[in-house]
Amino acid sequence: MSFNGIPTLDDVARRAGVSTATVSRCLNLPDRVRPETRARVEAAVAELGYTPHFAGRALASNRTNTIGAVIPTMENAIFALGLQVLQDELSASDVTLLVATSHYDTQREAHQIRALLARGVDGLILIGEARPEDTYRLLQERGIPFVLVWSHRSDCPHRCVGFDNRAAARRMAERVLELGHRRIAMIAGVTAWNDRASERVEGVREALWARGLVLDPPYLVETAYALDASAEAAKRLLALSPRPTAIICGNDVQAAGAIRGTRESGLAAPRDVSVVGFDDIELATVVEPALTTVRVPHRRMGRAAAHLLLRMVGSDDPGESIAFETGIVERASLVPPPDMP
Amino acid sequence: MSFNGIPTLDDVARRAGVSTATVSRCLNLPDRVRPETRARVEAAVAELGYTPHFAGRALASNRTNTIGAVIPTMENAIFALGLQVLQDELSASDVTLLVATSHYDTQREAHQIRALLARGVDGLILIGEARPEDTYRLLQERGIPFVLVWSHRSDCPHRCVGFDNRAAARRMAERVLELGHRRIAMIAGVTAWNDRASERVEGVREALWARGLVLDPPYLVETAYALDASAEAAKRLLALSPRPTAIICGNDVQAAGAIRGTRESGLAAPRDVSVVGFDDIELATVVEPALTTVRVPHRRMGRAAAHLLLRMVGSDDPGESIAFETGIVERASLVPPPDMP
DNA sequence: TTGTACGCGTTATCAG
DNA sequence: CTGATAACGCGTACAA
Repeated sequence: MSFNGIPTLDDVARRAGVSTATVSRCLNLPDRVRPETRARVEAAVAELGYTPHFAGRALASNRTNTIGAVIPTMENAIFALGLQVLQDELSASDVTLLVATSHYDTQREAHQIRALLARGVDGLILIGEARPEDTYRLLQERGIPFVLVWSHRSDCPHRCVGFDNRAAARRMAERVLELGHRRIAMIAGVTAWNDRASERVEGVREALWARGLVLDPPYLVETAYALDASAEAAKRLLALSPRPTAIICGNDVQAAGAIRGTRESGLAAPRDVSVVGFDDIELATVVEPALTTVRVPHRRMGRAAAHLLLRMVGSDDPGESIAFETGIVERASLVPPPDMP
Repeated sequence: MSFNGIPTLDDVARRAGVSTATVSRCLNLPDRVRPETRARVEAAVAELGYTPHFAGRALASNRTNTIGAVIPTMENAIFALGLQVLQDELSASDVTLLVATSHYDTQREAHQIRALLARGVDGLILIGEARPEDTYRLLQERGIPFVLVWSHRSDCPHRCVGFDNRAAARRMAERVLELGHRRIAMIAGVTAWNDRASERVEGVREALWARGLVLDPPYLVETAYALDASAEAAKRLLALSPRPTAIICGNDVQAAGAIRGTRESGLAAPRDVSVVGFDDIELATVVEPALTTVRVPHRRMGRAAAHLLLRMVGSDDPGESIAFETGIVERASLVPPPDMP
């Protein structure tokens, strides 16, 4: 027994009366060892309470059974949830998820990726597509497989598992137009280096444009994905003249903020102004009025991403991108515009 | 350059014309090396884009600069947020947070702890105090420091950073009684192996008892910390006769569920029934009516836990527990009981 | 101040 | 099917 009390391969080998090589085989290629000896080894393992030493194993095998993920922040429920799904899926294959956060900053994202690589992750999950070419180059050089989640363009050069943010936003805007809204504002996420945010803006812009309308400041405002920031933005929007009859938001958190903002403006949603969101997180069902929003199959996306990446690691399978469909879930926050005075 | 293109200590040493030992020292004990040579080494490091190999370092130093955390689930915003706080705090000290989830199951928690230990975490953060003695024994044997968050009892034998859940719940119940409520129900979390949940029940029980009231089934119900489950529970509670005039919930998610349940029962909160929560997450401010709830200093708790654990790892400093105070934040969901018919 | 050399726990190659 | 034994990348006594 090694001096610090934690048993090593060697201890097990000695105890079972075999070589360390055999013990190692028992753990990794059980079929390549005679059942008899295997039993002896397994007994020794159990008696000693032996657990393989991660660093030793990683060093020798150049594999960690770990995949890394860099997400913007766990404070957004949609990502926290996504992590949980990923983790559950991966742990079923006995691989560990190592999480880092970028706070929506590509610099920090690059840094975190480097950190994860240094820790020897076998693969990487990243959010969205927009990041400096350097980052992609780094990944390519190291030859480590990665998959992009939450975005999907048919001509994306990387493996991605997501949906068409632009189309989804366009359809939502079309629905808003369909109900008769013409003075439409948008509270968007920060679009710099965030293709989900910018694509959603473009989608709305396209839908309006098709009706001869434009989406521009001051009716288009970018804020952090935070309740308060969005509430403030909504108040500014509602103070505009003419006042918008509908506010399309970059996600559900912003939509919840917008609803609070309208209340704080002395108005009521959806009577005075309709509000729509994006993502369909639980929050959307809990605010008053409940949010009409874009439903994203985030659980299926997470599972698919995990499986794809698992397939790619430790094989030269390049994998293939997967596109998901989104839908609109109609609740109470979107209604036809009020009659004009 | 090692064959796979990723540079090693050796490559840097060769490039700088020094030994690997010197390079290693430059990285770990920069003062123990002459500025001149250090400059050469640092240059070589930069040119090669060298990053220390995690497993190699861990194996040699028997340290990983990693601390592990096992939480129930990231789906509960309060834990996701706590993780973010922990991570931010730890990464400032250049240590990585490795997260595992137990899904509120002590078996799985023990398993995850073992996994984290196998990965060589330098310390551990665990939620709450209730777990099998075996688990504590394992930790003790391995001599790895750990701190318990979210619970604090003055006679807890372990290092903990939290608050008195029972007292907090008692005060909330007292407040409810103060307003005149007498028919009080509770939707609690699952209390098995969850001291936060059970202490909160006990706190409410004590407050009622002091007024000659009892808290028992069917007026006391346990559910998962989930919206739907809690909504269903609320409906059952509101179908009881006599109907409770207040429902005290185990956390804010349950309270939000209870509010939905009362709405689905054709009743309105707080007019027909008051509802109070626990935790004060953002959700509490967003539901209608906004929740009167127990404010928990979770950010400060997270920071304090990180610092305490950091202090404990790699030293024989036993650390000291920290108790935080909670408060009640009054919003709209708690009012005096309706006049009796 | 710097270099040499060994060990950390495991896997993998190659004989037997 | 099993056993020696050489890596794996780094830290650190110890020596110079």
